[in-house]
Amino acid sequence: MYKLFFESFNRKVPLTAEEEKQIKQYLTPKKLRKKQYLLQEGDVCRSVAFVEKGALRAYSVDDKGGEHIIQFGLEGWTIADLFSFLTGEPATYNIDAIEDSELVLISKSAQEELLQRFPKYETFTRLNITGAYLAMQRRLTSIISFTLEERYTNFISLYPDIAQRVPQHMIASYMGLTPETLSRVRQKMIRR
Amino acid sequence: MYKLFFESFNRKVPLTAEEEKQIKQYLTPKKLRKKQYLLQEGDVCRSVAFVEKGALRAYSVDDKGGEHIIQFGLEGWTIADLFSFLTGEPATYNIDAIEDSELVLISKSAQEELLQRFPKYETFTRLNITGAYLAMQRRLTSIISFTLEERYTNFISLYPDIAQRVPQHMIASYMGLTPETLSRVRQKMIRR
DNA sequence: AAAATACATTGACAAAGATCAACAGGAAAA
DNA sequence: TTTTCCTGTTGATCTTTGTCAATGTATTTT
Repeated sequence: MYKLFFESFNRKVPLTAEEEKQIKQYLTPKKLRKKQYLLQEGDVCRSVAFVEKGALRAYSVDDKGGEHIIQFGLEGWTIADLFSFLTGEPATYNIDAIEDSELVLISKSAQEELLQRFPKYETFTRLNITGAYLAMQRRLTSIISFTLEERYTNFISLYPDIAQRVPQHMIASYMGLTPETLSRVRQKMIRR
Repeated sequence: MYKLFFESFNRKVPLTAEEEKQIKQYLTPKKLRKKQYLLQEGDVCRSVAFVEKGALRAYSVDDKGGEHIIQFGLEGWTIADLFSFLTGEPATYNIDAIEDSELVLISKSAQEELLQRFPKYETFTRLNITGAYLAMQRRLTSIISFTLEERYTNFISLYPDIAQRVPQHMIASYMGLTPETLSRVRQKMIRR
């Protein structure tokens, strides 16, 4: 239990056995079946989820019912509506499972105590959010600077695992495209 | 000196006079004239800059010479090529001054010592990067979900100060558009 | 096994945005 | 002052992407 979570933690900030044992008490495991919601728009996001196994997506829904994926969460990543989690405002994103998944939940109160009690946890959190920031900046740069084909190639080589496990229309959504357009980009690339 | 920096710091994490005095020793002031570079693509980003006064932009340049603004930095914001700063790899962004500016620089070694010596500095850093992450996520959501007009309106109401002080073609670049397209969006909005 | 659903592809057409070129006003530089 | 450069606008046209509809296939559900 919590295997990947502590692997990831120790890689960033090494823990003693005792620390690990104490931190464990703040964690809650959760399993999610494919298509189940972890969070629905309008609800308050009460915990951050570390993905031990499986795949999730966070997305918003526009007036016309269109879904826009803001983030994927595969093994080793953290997923949440961070703004809602931090402020207590209603969530603007939905989060659901693309595959059967196993999560480690950290509630708001757990997060607060962990930050207070364990300086190493604050470092872990800081490094995580920094990594997430850099990943998102790369994505944004890609969007405003490159052609579709470059962006898609980029995505594939950066996240081959996502490309393989997730349906293409979701990748289109993540890229801000219609499924048809992505399909055509791929055809063009294959014909070479 | 460093007035805004410590205001911002104290708002997030209150400091004693003694702490403030000690932290000051790690900071370096720098003035930049309009159009001067703080960082050029290919160089290593050796410090993070807090903007005390003025306005800067971080941008990448594509093969055809097109500029793509990834971030503005006005008073109270921090600007850097964070990836380059953290890894020591050559920077992929340029940073220059849009107006005459005054900065507070924190070098890599200063950053490391501050993080080690002052838990409050780590908290400050964590809160800063979290804020930057949330701002970027809002921007990304806007890009993949909304129409141009919605995005522009959104931008204006979120950053009225940027909209006023920065030339429109830079805002177009920030939005991933040509100046002509942004001009047309504005005309359409004015005619109502 | 049959039916229903989800997924990817293709075509025809419409809409959005980019490109190229010209022009005008204002600020900065000479 | 005169000149140059920077900025924003507009028009005409081209390219890219979206929309709508149809189709085939795989996957899930019953």
